[in-house]
Amino acid sequence: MKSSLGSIRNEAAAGVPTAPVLTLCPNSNVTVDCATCRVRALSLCAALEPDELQELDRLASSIAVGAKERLFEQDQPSASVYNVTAGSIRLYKLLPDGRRQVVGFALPGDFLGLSMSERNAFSADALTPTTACKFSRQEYSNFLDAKPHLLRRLHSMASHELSLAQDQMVILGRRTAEERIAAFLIGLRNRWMRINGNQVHVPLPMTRQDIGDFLGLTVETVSRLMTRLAREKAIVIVPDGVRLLDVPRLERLAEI
Amino acid sequence: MKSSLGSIRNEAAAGVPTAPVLTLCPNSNVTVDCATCRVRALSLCAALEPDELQELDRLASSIAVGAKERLFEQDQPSASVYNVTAGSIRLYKLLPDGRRQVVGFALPGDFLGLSMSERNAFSADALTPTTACKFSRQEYSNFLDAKPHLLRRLHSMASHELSLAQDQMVILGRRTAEERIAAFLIGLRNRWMRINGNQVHVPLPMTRQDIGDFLGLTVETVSRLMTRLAREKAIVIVPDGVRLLDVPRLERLAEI
DNA sequence: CGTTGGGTTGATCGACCTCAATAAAAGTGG
DNA sequence: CCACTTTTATTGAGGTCGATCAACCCAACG
Repeated sequence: MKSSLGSIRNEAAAGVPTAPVLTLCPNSNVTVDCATCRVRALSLCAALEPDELQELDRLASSIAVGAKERLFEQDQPSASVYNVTAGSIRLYKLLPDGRRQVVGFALPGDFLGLSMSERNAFSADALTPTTACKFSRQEYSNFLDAKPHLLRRLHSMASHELSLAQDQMVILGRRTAEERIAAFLIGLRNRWMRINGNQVHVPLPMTRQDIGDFLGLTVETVSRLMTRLAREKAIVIVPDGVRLLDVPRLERLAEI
Repeated sequence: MKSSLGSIRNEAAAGVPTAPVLTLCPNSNVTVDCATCRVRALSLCAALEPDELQELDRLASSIAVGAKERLFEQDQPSASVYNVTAGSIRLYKLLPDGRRQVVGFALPGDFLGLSMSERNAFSADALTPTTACKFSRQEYSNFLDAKPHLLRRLHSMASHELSLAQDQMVILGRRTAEERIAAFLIGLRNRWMRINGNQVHVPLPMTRQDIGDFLGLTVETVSRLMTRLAREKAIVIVPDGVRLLDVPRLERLAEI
C-alpha cells in the first residue's frame, strides 16, 4: 500500500475528473462594470486609474459557475485569467495515482493566473456558486505590457502568494495535525476579515476532505481534531463553518 | 512532547542564531563585470541589453561569504537583493520552538529577493563559500521601474518559484519518505544540469539535517533511505554528493 | 423513501519519529 | 603529522501520531 498519505478513497482514480467541466454558461459574457465592483479594492484592479479601469472593462467578461463545476484543469493550456468576484474555489494538484494536494482556496478578490503561464499549474473547481471577471490571457498580457504599475501589482500579488506557499511548506513539513487545523482556521479567518470585516464566524465552503488535502491529513483526522477543538471550547462547529471562541488559543497553536 | 515533527536537537533553541552573521567581508565591493559573468544566461540579467547591463554594473557590488556565514535573517529589514554567482545557500524559516523548515536551496544563477519586500521572509546561510552580486533593494527597485522588461522577467522568475513551492507542497503533503528523497535528488539534478550540463554526479552541499528539514523528515529517515537507495543500486553515495545510477527508477518514484 | 455524499467515531496498524550508541569526517592546536 | 574535539552520518530498538479500515449517522434529494 501507498503508506500514510493520500486521498484516493473518495476520488475517482488516476486523474479522472470528479467535477463536470465548465461548458456553456448562461451568465457568460454579461457586461462588466468595474466602477461598481465590490471587490475592486481587494483585487489587482486597485492599481488602476479610472480611465484605465474603463479600458479593462472592455477586455473583461463576467462568468458565473455553479458549485462543483470546473473552471480550468491542470496541465491544460490556459486561455484565460480570472478575477474572483464572489464565491469560493478549490485549487489542487493530482498525482497520477489519485492522491490530491489542495494548493489553495480562492476567495473574492483573488486573482487566478498570477503566473500568466502557458499551462495551468493546477485545477480549479468552484466550491459554491461563483462569479468572476474573465480575461483573455493574451489580451491581459498585452494590457500589462502597457501598464507597468499593473505589472508591479501583479508581481506583488504573486510575491504574496509565494510567501503564503512558503508558510504552507512550514505547516506541511513541521507542524502537528492540531497546529495545522488551528493555522488553517486562523489563516482563513484573516482572509475573510479582509472581505467581510471582523467576524467570529468563519465560513468553510470546502469539505473536510478538502481541508485534509490542503493540510496533508485524512478526513478522519480533520474531523476528530475539529471535534476535539469544539469539545475544548476553542471553536463551535456550525452549519457551513465554525465560530471561533478562543482566538488567542488558536493563534498560539498556529504561532504564525 | 511536540509530536512527530521538528529538528530541535542539533539546533540552538528558540531562534538563537546558529551561524555567525555576515559582518565585514574582505572581498566586499569588488568591481563587478557583468559582461563576463558566467551565470548571466541563467540569471535575471539575461533580460538585459548590453547598455542596460552596464547601467546595472554600476549598481552592483560583488560579495563573498564563507561557508556557514549568514547572508540575511528572517524578519529583518531587507536592505539588499542578491544574484548568486557561485556556491550554495540554505533558505529556511524557524518556528519559535526551534523547528526548522528549509524552503529552498539557492544555487548559481538564482536571485534572492524576488519579492522585493521590506522584510526577509526567511533566513539565508551559505552552505559552501559563495559569491553573489549585491544590489541595494531600493536602487534595484528604481531600476525595475525604468525597465519594464526586467520586471517582466523578475515576475516570471517569481512565478516559477511559486510553481516550485506548490510542487513542494505536494511533496510535503502527499508523498512518502522514499518518494520525497527521490523527488529531491531528481529535482536537484535537473537544477545542476542547467548550471553544469548533464551529470550523473549530483553535488549535495547541504547536510542530511538540511535535507530532512527541506523534506519534512528527520536526519535518521533521510540517512536510512539514502542508504537503502544505495543498497538497491539506485544511487551511490560519494563524498559531498551522490551519483545517480538508476535515473528512470528515481523519476518513477518522484513522478513529476 | 431509498440513495448518496458528507461527517463522525472506534479499533487497529504502521511509517516515521525518538532515543541511544557508534562510526566516520572534519577541523584545531601542538 | 598526530592527538583531540566537534560535527555529521549511520544503525538499531522501541514508541507514537496520524493513517487505515469499518461502522454508523444525518441531511439533501430525486
